[in-house]
Amino acid sequence: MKNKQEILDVLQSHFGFDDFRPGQEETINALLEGKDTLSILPTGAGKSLLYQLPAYLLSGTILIVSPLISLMQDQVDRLHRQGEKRVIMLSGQLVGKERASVLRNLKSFKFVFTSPEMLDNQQVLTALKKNKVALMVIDEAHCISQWGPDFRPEYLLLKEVRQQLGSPTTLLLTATATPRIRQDILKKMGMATAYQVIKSVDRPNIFLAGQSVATQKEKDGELLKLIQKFTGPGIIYFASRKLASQMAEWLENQTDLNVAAYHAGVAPIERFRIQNQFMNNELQVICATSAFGMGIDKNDIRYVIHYHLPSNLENYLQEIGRAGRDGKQSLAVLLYANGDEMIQRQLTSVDVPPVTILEQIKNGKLSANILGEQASLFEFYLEHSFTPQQIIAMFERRKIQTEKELQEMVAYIKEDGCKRKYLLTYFGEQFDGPNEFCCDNELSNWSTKLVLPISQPIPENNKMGWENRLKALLNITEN
DNA sequence: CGGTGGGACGATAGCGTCCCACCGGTGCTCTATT
Repeated sequence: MKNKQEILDVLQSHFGFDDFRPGQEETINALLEGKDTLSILPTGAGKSLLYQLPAYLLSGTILIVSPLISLMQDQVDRLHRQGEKRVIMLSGQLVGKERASVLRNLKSFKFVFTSPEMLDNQQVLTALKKNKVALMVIDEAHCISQWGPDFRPEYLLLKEVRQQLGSPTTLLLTATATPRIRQDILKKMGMATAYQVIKSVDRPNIFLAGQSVATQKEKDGELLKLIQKFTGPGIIYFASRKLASQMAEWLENQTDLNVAAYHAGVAPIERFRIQNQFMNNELQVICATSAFGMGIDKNDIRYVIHYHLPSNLENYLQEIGRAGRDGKQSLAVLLYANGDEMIQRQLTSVDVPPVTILEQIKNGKLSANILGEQASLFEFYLEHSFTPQQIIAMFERRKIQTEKELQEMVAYIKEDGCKRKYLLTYFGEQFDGPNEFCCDNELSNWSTKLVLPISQPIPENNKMGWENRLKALLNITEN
């Protein structure tokens, strides 16, 4: 048990802060008492401190599970800049002798960053087991619930991994989670009794607006008007790569702004360049798919416009939450044409095979290939001792849930009352009542009345350091 | 699924209507082949 002064000393000596931000102290105290903790703090609340500070008060390794290599790289760089050298990223980039050497000498690292996929590797797990894991951290923990079942199944193995590591004190971190998602995360981690630190997901400086249009052409016109008035920096989200690219080109031609597209089909080196130019205010607008966002630490994004609706309100809140981290007036606009939800329905649909087919695949009587695109996913679950019945049940439940979430997303657009109230109610919160710059229900004709601050050019010496990130990127592209 | 955009077609000189193909995201890691 650490006393308060000891904790404040570390805060001052390692991080240079005198006070905690909301939710930080409570989380850190819980962890130091050995309580498994779920912390839901809004973006910009200083989540990395939650595990970095206890690191200096606990003996043993801090194991951080992160969904993206770029996120890990950011954290590694940040720790290096803080003067902490005992940091390693265990990813696919680390191979051969180098990997073997790191795994042999894991003890010499205080912070070990890794992906869920890596933890499914027996060598890695064995090496970790030989060390004391003082704290296990799952960053972006909503991925357990959202990416696990249908996209990155290794997320569902983390429960087992944790047990194999001797059930170390565990911290689950995210910015957005409804009560239902919280329950789901805790269940999938086997941590039903975890201590919970939950702060409001509300971001009062983000004005919430919706705009219904009859046709795509009309939507394009509205979009153009918006970005001409609110010059950015801003993000426009699309549900398709192709449209993101096309609209980026169109907007670039129609305006004086610098616009680029960002999605998984863009070459890694280009993605990297675009992100840096956006960070440095050399690009004002990014036309993106959901690939853009996690780990974007830019505080003066003035608006987030959705050309298409996302698959649910959690994703919506995540995406609009990238606006206005500096606390200044910002804007979220959702454009909607009848039938837009069809795209999402198609994107999220999974064909669930009959139990008998799965049983035959399990017994080796049938090749998983007959399941088409989803083959490897079902194969994964079968190979990891999920029974066909469990798998079917999981996917059926998921299907119903996905459709329900989409309906709630559509209901948000069609909501006649206060949008913020609807959103916060969805996240299980009370709402005290709107202010003037709350949402389009409280401020009619908002697009003429709303004024957003003008972003200043980034001074040359403040531009983001990117050398390490480029190095990491070249490692990826070299193989 | 259902909207959209392009092309064909028809009846008639500048356009309406119908049909049909097309669309559609998120990332990790390992492995085999050039």
